[in-house]
Amino acid sequence: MERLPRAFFARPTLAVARDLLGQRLVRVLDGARISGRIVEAEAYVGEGDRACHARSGRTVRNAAMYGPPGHAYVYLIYGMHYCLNLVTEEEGFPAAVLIRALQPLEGRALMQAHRAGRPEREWANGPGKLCRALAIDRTFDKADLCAPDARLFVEADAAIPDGAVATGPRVGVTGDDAAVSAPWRFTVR
DNA sequence: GGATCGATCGGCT
DNA sequence: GCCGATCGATCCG
Repeated sequence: MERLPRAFFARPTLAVARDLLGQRLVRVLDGARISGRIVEAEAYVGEGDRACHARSGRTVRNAAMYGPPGHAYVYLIYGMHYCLNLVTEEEGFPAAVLIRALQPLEGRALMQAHRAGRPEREWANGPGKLCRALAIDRTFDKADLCAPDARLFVEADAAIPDGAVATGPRVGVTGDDAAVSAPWRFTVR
């Protein structure tokens, strides 16, 4: 399968988030592939987006979002979970897609081991869970998904027809202004 | 320098 | 359904 090129990420974030559905997120760990189909993603777009980590400008933590597209932005949340984002749009404009859920494909034994005895449907059905399942941590922050030797990247897989895509407000985002409650969450039905 | 709290998860009631 | 874990970036004084 073909790896998604940087040009795929260098587009409007909403389009990237929607088009990531059905694609395959691949983690190479000690030569083995662990992968899953992306089935849920959310867009975070620019300093004007009240829910975006870049809402207060550039900081050490969110620097990756200001970098070139096709890189990872990984951060620690609640002191114990990592969340994986894929940086979009042109360099200098802070935007990214949060990967919220995967359907397990390859490397299932490794995923299961990383998820300690939990049932398969709970291996990667949340942003913190999928990072554990794929062994993604802070060291992947700013990693280039388009580098030839990348250990984390996205491969073109199944295209999801519009009829199978659902949208809604982003999870865990509070506030009543229209921009914050915009339907920037994309899921596969 | 210190208090606050988050794009979450899992265990317990 | 609710709540505690756990920590570092951010913000305020």
